[in-house]
Amino acid sequence: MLSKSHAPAATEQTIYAGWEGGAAFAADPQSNAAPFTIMIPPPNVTGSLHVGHALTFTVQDILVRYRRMTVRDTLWQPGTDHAGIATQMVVERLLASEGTTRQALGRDAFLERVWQWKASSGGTITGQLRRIGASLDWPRERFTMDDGLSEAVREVFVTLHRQGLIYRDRRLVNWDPKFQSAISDLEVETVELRGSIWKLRYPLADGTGEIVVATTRPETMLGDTAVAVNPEDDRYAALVGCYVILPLTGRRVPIIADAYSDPEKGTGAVKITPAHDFNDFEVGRRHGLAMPSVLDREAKITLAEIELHAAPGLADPDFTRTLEGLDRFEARKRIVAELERLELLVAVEPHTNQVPHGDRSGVAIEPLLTVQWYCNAEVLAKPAIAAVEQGRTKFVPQQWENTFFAWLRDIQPWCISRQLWWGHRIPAWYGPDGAVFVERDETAAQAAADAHYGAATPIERDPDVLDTWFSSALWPFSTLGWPQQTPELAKYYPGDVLVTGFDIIFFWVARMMMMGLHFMGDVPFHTVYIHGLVRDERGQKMSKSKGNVIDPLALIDQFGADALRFGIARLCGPGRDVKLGPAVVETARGFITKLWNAARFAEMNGIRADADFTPDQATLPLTRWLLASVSDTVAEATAALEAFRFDDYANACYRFAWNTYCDWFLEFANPALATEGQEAAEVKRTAAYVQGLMLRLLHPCIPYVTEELWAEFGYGEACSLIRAPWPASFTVPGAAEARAELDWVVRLISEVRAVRAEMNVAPSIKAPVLLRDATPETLARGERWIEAIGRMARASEFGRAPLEIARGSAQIVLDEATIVIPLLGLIDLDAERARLTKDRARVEKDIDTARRKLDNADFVARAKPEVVEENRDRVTAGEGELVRIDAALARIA
RNA sequence: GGGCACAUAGCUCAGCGGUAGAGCACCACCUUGACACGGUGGGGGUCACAGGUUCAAUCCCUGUUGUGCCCA
Repeated sequence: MLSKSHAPAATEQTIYAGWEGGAAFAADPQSNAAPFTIMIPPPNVTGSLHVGHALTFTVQDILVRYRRMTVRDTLWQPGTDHAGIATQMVVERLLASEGTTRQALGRDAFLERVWQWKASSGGTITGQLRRIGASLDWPRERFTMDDGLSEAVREVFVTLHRQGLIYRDRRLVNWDPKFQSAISDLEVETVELRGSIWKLRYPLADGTGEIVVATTRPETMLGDTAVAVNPEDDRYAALVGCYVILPLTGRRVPIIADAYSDPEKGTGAVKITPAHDFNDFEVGRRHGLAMPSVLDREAKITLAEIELHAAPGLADPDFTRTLEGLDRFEARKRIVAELERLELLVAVEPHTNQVPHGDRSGVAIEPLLTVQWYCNAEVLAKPAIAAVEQGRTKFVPQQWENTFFAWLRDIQPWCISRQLWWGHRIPAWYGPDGAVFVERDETAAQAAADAHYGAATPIERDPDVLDTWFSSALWPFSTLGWPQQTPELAKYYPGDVLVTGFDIIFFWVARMMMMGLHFMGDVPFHTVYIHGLVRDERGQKMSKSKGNVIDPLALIDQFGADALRFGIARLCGPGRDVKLGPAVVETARGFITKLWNAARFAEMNGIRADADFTPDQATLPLTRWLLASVSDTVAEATAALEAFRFDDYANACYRFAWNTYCDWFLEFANPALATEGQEAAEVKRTAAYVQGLMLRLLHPCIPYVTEELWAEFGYGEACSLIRAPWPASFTVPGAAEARAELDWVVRLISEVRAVRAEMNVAPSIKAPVLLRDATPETLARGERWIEAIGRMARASEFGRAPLEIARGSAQIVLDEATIVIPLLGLIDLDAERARLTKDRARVEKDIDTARRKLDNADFVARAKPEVVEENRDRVTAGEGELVRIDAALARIA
């Protein structure tokens, strides 16, 4: 027997263990079934489950469970990402708490320590994924630093290098002074900061005057190599080609004309520091300027690359030397003070700066001139763009392809080296003269070096590692065994759907497309489903600092995993953010409870699975109506899933289960359930059949409770629903007649209830429900449902109304008939008159609207015939109703 | 500055050419034999604004305003 209340906490983990233990999630490369593949976006190994994960994995699990039920050979590939910076940070923090550093430990010992950490605390998220019910094929779990995946990384690096698509270059990178590593453009966030703009005098070299430049970063003036003015700017035209003396270094630099200088901004003259600003770098390239760096890897001042000269009226070289090794912000303060003292500071104005910050370190990023490894993304991007243009990969919703195109069409060289220890070490070795040998392993590199030098020569490996996204880009095929040609690779590549948020279209989707096309010759997936972000109930982005973060595990503890999943699914419409709070999950739990209670009711009435029942056996209007309705729901739910409309899917199931099955069917069936006999048997068998369909339909979304009920009712073995076949819609004999009949009964009962409620008639009082002007068919119909009308419409009797109706009756027009409810003394005649008058007005308005259309010749001539017909019907029906209402009014006049 | 969304009931959102819907919240009534995590009924909307297309516009087009996000 089902317990009085549903207790998810008690059963969910057992059921999950049953599935996992029974290999229910396993893909089978040997099977003949068509594959369905979803690659998990690998969560960071440092991560723990947050609501964003709950959304994305609920969606993926719904798709995977649905496809599994459609008898596809389903692979949901699990795994985690080594997350270079994040993981290194975690372990470094650990070391700091022990009073040591990675430098003190040394590279090998540090890496050993990271692996230890991974073994003990890494991947807690994989356990949490089990709690939300994610049906991943766990034995296939991969980690981006696994041997096989590392081999794939080396293979790709070496191949792209040989193809000239990976190369070294010296150019500006986004340098994170905290991590002391290059980071990607995408890992840089622009933060608006209130700062200042300083206007500084730069004296002309010939002593004839000065030019005032505006800058937000005075400390970089040590590395200035020009002053730029706009070529169109008349104010400065005469000065172009002249030289200025830099106030801090005494160096002579030219005034150049370059359109980059905006006459509207600042003074219209801008200092150019090519080694410390991306725009200045371009200006420097155009004009062949020197590019000295004046900040080191910790963003401290270095004077190593510049010369200092004394000049009258300018800073003493001894002052400038005191700046050596100072932090950039401290140096700024001192420089501004010195310039003020020298009266070279014209003005300081408040200014809002756009300052780039590292998204993980949170510190201001410094553009820095370094040698890094780059990948020629432009070449790789072209086939990726073409694949989406040709529809070989589709975005859902489609508008996201704009985001994809926008980035790929304007793609910059991808800096793939990182100055970290944790990650895939770059397979490049250097000879004593700096010659590079890129090989799959050290032996090959040594051999290449020896051949190059003609003698055994010591080589040293590049200390850097690759950007984590480099290995993630290979995920769709490296997880399947590539570069080995495995059966998995042959069967599950390309994948079907990639599910992710829009925020990583650039980071990851685009890169998987590039690498997949380049190395596999095909797109990595046919569909990219982009879901929204999870926000709090008020639509605020969740963040630790705001304190509005919701813990999905706490919601699962409180309401159950099914409730969380169902709540998410109902809100998961296309292109919409999911505003999630406890109330949403609580409501979802209400639905699961309803389902549970309905099942309990069924169980009490001896309903059990009956494998022999088929819909064509139904003979009663009630069972035929229910079956036709559930068949519609099957079609609706299936179409919604095919279209990634998780909201429509969940709501279609919800409406059927609650509003049709519970509210009406179980109410109608109530007496039959308690009795024996042929009709009762059919009702019970139908209930069992329909309940089984509901469980199958709902299983992808609420897997636990459906699986529990599935076994409880004997639809199958424990934990077998997950592999039960997905239902198809079907035809029901006599469905149209059954629908017409039940529809009428529902309307009759609803109308009687409404008028009784409006007249404040207590439910305890029963009153006759009589029909006037009803056809014999309608009367017969009512006779068939006399029990339900009595019980649900609180009718003491049902039948034909006498010609002279009792004074004090309520009257309701229903189709051709008028329902008469004698309620003498219980209703207020004035109120009843008012109610009928209001009704009359509504009907009159309806007729008027339709008639006005029909009076318009253009409408009749040009509108679709069925619309014209519909309006004619509306007038006819309305006029009939009006006559009946008027008659009703006359009777109580 | 460029781009992409969005603006519908108190809230969250569906609908998207043919008389406005759901869930929650609200109000009234009901502890009736699974379910008060329930039942029944009800109130509530010039579908942001202004033009245009059309026989017909919440829906299509243009513009305006407001909001969010992405890129510079």
